[in-house]
Amino acid sequence: MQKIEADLLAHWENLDLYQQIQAKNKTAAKKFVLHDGPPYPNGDIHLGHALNKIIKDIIIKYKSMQGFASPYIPGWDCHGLPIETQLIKQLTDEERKKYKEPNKKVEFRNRCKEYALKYVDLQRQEFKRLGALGDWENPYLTIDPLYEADIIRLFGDLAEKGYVYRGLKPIHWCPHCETALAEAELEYEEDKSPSIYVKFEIRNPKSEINSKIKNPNLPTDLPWFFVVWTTTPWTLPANMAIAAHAEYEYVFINVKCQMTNDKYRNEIYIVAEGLLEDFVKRVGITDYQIIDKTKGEYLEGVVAKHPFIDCDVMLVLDEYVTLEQGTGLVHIAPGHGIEDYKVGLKYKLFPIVMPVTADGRFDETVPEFIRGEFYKKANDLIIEQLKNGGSFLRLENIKHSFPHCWRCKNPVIFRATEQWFVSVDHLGMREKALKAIIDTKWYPAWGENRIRGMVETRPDWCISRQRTWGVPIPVFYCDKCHQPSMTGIFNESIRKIVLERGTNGWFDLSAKEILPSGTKCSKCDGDSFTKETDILDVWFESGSSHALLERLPDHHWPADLYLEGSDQHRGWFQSSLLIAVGYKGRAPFNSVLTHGFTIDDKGKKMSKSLGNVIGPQEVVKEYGADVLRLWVASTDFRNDMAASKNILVQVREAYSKIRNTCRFLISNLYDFTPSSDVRRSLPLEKGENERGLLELDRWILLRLNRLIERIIQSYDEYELHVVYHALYEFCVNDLSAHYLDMSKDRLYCDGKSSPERRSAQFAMWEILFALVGMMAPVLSFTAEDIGRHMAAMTNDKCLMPNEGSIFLSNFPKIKEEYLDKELEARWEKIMVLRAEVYKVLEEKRANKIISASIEAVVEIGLQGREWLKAVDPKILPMVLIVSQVKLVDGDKIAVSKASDQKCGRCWMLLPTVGKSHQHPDLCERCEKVVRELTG
RNA sequence: GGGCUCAUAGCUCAGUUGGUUAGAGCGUACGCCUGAUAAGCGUAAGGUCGGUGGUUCGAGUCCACCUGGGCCCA
Repeated sequence: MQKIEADLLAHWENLDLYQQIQAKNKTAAKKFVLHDGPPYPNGDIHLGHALNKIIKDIIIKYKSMQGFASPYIPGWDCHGLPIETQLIKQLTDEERKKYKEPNKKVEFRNRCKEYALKYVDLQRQEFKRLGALGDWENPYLTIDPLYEADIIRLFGDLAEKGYVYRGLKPIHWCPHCETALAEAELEYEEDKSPSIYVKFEIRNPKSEINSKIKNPNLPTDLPWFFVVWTTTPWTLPANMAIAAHAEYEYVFINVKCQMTNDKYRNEIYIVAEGLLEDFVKRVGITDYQIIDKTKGEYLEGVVAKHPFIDCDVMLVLDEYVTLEQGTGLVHIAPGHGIEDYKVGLKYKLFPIVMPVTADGRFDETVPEFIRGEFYKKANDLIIEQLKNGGSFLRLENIKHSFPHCWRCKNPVIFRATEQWFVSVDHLGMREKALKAIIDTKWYPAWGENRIRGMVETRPDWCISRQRTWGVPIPVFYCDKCHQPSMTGIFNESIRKIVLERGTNGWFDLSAKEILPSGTKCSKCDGDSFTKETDILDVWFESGSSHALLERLPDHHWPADLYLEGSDQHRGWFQSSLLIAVGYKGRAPFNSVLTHGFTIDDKGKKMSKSLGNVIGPQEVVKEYGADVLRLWVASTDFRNDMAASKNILVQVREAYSKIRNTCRFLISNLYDFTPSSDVRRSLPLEKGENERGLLELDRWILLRLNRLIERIIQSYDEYELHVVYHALYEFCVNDLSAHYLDMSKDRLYCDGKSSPERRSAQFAMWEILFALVGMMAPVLSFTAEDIGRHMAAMTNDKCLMPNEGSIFLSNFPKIKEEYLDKELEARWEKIMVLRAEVYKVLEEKRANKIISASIEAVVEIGLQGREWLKAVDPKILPMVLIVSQVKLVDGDKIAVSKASDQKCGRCWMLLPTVGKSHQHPDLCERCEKVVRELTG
C-alpha cells in the first residue's frame, strides 16, 4: 500500500496533475472557489488538520470532475502568538534577554519567520502525503509582503470609513516587567489576598426605593447600605458601579451596629438572600432581622456613595454575579477586569477610571493617602481608610489561584490601557453582518444560529496586541498634538514600504523614513511622527484573506465555500465576515461548511493526558492514506468524529471489501475490450432499449444508476458519509452478494464470446468505470490505481485516457435508459423471493441434506406469486444459484437435493449430464462450450 | 455558569411532512464453499431509539426538564 501510494504521488507530481486539472477546466462556465482557511505552522499536523484538508480535497476533486473550474490554494497563518511563544520556548535565557531590546525586534521577527517557514514546509509534506491536490508550491502565506500589504489596505479602508478607534480596555499587565501579557504567558499559582466586606451607603431617598421595590413599609429613617465583597481593595479607587444579578433575591436586614464603645445604631444592609447566612457568620453579626426582600432587577439604577471618593456609584445588573462567595453584590471597576469592563460597556460607564500607571503605582487622580503608592501597599492603606470612614465590615485572608507573570513570577494585575478597536456598530456593521449571515448558506443549518448569536452580542473588536510577531497597526502619532493618523498618505506610504520589504520595513525604518517629506498632521500641521508599537490581532490578518479572492487567477469574490472546524464560528468566519462587511458590505463567502472535532470511541476529546491521540502520520503509515480518507468519509462530520484503533480497523476492512470487489471485476474483464461504441462491443442485437443485455445485467445497471443518482446528490450536499455508505453497500450487497455471485456461472462456464458472458462483461465494465469515478474523490489512490489498469485495457481515449489520471476524466453521469421502473419493481419481488428461498436452503443445509446451494432443486409454489409466470424461467436458477427451479402449485417453497449427476465443469446437477458420449461428465451447455473450444 | 450542538443495536450510519412488528453494513455466533481464497456465500442473535415527564387516537420523529459528550465563551 505504502509503495503504491508513493508511486502515485510521484506520478501526480510528474504529471503536474493539479495544474492539468486547472488547465482542463479553466474555460469552464461553472466555477467553484473553496477558500482555504490557514492553519498555524507550529508543529506536525493533527488528525483534525488532516480531516479538514481531506474533506476539502474530496469536495474539490468532486467539483473538478463535475467540470467546475475549482482552484485550491492552501494557506498558512504565519504570524501570531502561538508561533512566537513556541519560538521563545526554544530560546536560551541569553537570547530571550537579547530579544527584549527594542532594536533586536527585526532579528527576533526573522527567527519567527524562519520557524514558521520550517513548519509550513513540514505541514505541506504531510498534507501532500494525504493525497490532497492543490497548488502546494504556491500557497498563500500571511507573511508574504503582498498579503501583508492587503492587510494594511483593508485596515486603511476600515479606518477611512471610521470603523477604527482607540479606547481603553483592561488587559493582563505585569507591573514589574511593565508589559502586557497574553493568556499564554500567564502561570496560575496559589496566592493570598485580603478579602473584605465594604458598605456603600445608598443616596436615593428611601421612599423612592420603596416605591420602586413595591414595598412602602421599609424604615426610611435608617441608613441603607449595599454590602460588597472584594479581594482587591486596591481597585476600589477605580470603582464605578455595583453589580447585582437580576434574578437573585436580595434581602434587607436590620442590623444593630456598634459605632463606638458604647454607642449603637441600627442600619439596613442589602445582600443576596442566598449568601445571607454565610455573610452574617463571617462578619460576626448576631443581632439582625430580615425585614424585606426584592429581586435584583428592582434595584437597578439605585445610587450609592463611594466609600472614600466623592462620587456616585450606580447599581447595575450583570449575569456574571454568582452566589459562590461574597454578598451577591459585586464591586465593578471596568479598568481592572474584563467582566467589569463588559458591564461598563453595557451601562456606558465612561470614561473608564484608570488611576494605576504602568509601574503599578497610583497617579495624581486618586485621594492623597494612596497617591504614588504601589498597588499592593495601597491595599493596606485603603483598608485603613475604610475602617476610619466606617465603611469597613470585615477582613479575612483567602487563598486562590491567581495569574502570575511567566518571566518575573510576580502576580499580574488587570489594567486598562489604550487599545485599537473596530467598532461593530459603526455604520451598521452588526446589522449588515447579521444580514450577511442570513444570506449565507450554512452547513449544517444550525451554524447560522451559532454565529448569529455570537455576532449579536459581541463587543467591539479589540485589534491591538502588545507583541512583536505580526503586522504592525499602521498608525502614526503626531509628536506635537498626539493625534493619530492612519488614512490617506499615511496608509499608502506604509503599504508601499511593506510591498517592498515586508512589514519588517515598519520596524527597520523611522516614521520620517516611511512617510514622504512634507507629510503633515491634519490637526496641527505638525511634521514629525511616532509609530504605533502595537501589532494587529492575527484574526485580523487571517480575516483579511478574502482579499486574495480578488487578485488570485481563476478566483472570484466572494468565495463559494469556506470549510473549517466549528470553532471558527467565533474565529475565522467571524473575522472574515466583519472585515468583508466593512469592506464590501457583505460576506466573503456564499456558503460555509463546518465539521466537528476528533474524539475517541468513548466520546472523549483527544488529548495527550488521556493518551487517546491518533496521529494521521501513524494511520497513513499503518493503513495508507486511503484508509484515513475513507475514515473521514465514513463518519458524519457535522458531529464530532470518533477515531480509534477499532474504528480504523473496521474502516480498513470496508476498504478491503471495496478493493476486492473492484479486483474481481477487473480480473474478469481480462479478455474484454471496452469501447465507447457500445453496440460494437456487444455481439447482441436484441433491441435498442435492451442493448442486448441479459435481464440480470440490466438490473444491476439499473441499480448502478440509482447509486449514481444517490451519490451525486450526496456529494452535492456534502454528505460524504452517505456517499461512503451508499458506495460500500452497493459493493457488499448488490455486487458481491448478489450480482457477482449470480454471474460467476456465466463468466466461468459460458463460451468466451458468448452473448451471456459478453453481456456480463459489458455490465461489469460499466460498473467498474462508474465505481472508480465515484470513489475517486475519496479513495484517490485506489481509484487512480484501478484507473491505470483500466486504461491499459482499452485504446478508446474517450472512455479512459491511457495517459494521465482518473481525475482528468468526468464524474459518472446517470444513464436514463437504465432506469426501467417495471424492471425495478419485478426485481424487488425477485429479491424477496430469493430471501425466502435462502431461508429454506439454510434449513436443508443445517439438516445436511445439501451443502452448497448449487446441489439444490427448488420448487416454488405459484400461489400468491402469480407474478412469477411473467418472469423468464431461465433466470431463476441463476438468481438463486441452484441447479434447477420448478414452478409448482400451492404456496410452499421446497428444497431438495437434485438426483441428477453433477456436471464436472459447472457443478450443476442436471438431467443432461451423461447424455454426451464424448463428454459424459458434462451437462448440455458445458458440452457445447467445450466442443466449440476444442473445435 | 452561559450560548450553540450531539446522543438510534458492540462499531459506522439510514430512518421521507409524527402513522403498522425501528433498517443496512461491519463485528459476533453457527454453517456452507474452496474457480474473488491473507477471499466468497448463507442463516441467526443483538435496540424499552440517553433518561423522565408532557402534547396526540398514535412519538425515534413535537415540547419541557434531566444526564452525558463536544465546540465557543466566562
